[in-house]
Amino acid sequence: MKIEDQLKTNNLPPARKLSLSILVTANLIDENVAAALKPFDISIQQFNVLRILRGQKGKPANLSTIQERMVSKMSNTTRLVDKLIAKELTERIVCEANRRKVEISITEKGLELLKEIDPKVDAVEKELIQDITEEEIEIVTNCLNKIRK
Amino acid sequence: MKIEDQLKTNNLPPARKLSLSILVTANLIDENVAAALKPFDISIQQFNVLRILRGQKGKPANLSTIQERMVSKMSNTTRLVDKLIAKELTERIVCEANRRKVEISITEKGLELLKEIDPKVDAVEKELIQDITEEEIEIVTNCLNKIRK
DNA sequence: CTACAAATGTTGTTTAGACAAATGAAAATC
DNA sequence: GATTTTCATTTGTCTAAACAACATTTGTAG
Repeated sequence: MKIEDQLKTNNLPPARKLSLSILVTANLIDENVAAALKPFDISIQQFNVLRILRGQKGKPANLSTIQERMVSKMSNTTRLVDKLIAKELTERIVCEANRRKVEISITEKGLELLKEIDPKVDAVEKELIQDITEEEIEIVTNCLNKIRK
Repeated sequence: MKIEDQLKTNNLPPARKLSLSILVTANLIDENVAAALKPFDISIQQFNVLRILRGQKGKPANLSTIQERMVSKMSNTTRLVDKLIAKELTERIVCEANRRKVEISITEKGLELLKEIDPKVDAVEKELIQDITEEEIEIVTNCLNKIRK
C-alpha cells in the first residue's frame, strides 16, 4: 500500500516519503513480531538480548557489548537483563579480570526457549516479505546500509 | 554499513536480514528526529499528531482518525492529545452532531511551532538519505509498500 | 603512593506505552 | 419506548523507556 494512501496525505517530499515508509514498515514488523512473542511472555527487546547472547557461542557478554548490538539502544539494559535473570533465561556474574564489568550469558533454559521461538519469528518475517524477491532484498538492504553509513 | 557488521552477526537468512535492516534504520531515523525535536520539547508522537492535524486544513479530526493515521498505533491517543492541549498546541471540543466524538484541531500556536520545526526535521531527513538517489527511493518505497500490503 | 579522571554498571525519577475495563452516547432490536 | 449493542473515548494499572545521578573499580599523572 502506498504510504500516501496509508497516512491519507499527499505530495510528500521524497526524503519524507522514504523515511515515513521505513518507519511505518518497521512498526508493522514490530507489531507482528511482538504478537508472535506474546505467547512466550517475552518482549522484543528481551528476545533480542537472548539472540545476542546466543550469538556469543558460550562466551559471556558484558552489558556494553549487548547494548552496542541492540536494535534500539535504550539506556537501562541492566533492568532488561534483570528481567531475563528473573525468568532464569540468563545468568550474570561479576567479571574477575575487571570487577567493574559483569559477564552475562544465556542459560540452557534460554537456549531452549529460543529454539521454540525461532520458527515462529521466522514464519512472521517470511510472511511479511513474501512478495519481495531476493534481488529486491539486496537492493533495499544496500540502500538502507547507505542510510546507516 | 552492512547490517551483519553493525550487529556483529553473520549468515542472516534473507528475510531476517531485511527485517533487521528496516528495524535498525527506523531506529536511527527515530533517534535523529527525536534529537531535532528535543529543543522544542515535543516528542515524535506529539509531532506526528500535530502534522496530522495540520493536514486536515482547518477541518478538525476526531481521535480515531488521528489514531488511524499515526505511525505507531498506540492505544492512548487521549493522553497524547492531553499533552498537546496542555501546551496549547491543540484544542478539543465535543462534537455536536455525535456527542460520542470529540473534534480536535491545531491552534495557531501549534501551526507556528510546526513552521519552526519543519525545516529542522526536513534537514535531518535529507541528511540521512543524502546518498540515496530519487530512483532508489522509488524502488525502496515500492518494496516497502509490498510489505505493508 | 595519592589524587584525579575514566570506564562500567546500577538506581532513582519522571514520562510514555500496552492493554483492559469503564463510561457515556447513539443505534438497533424487540 | 425500553433494552441491548455498538461506538468513541477516557481512565486505571502495570510495565517499559528516557535521562540523569550515583557508585565502584580501574587507569594514570604528578
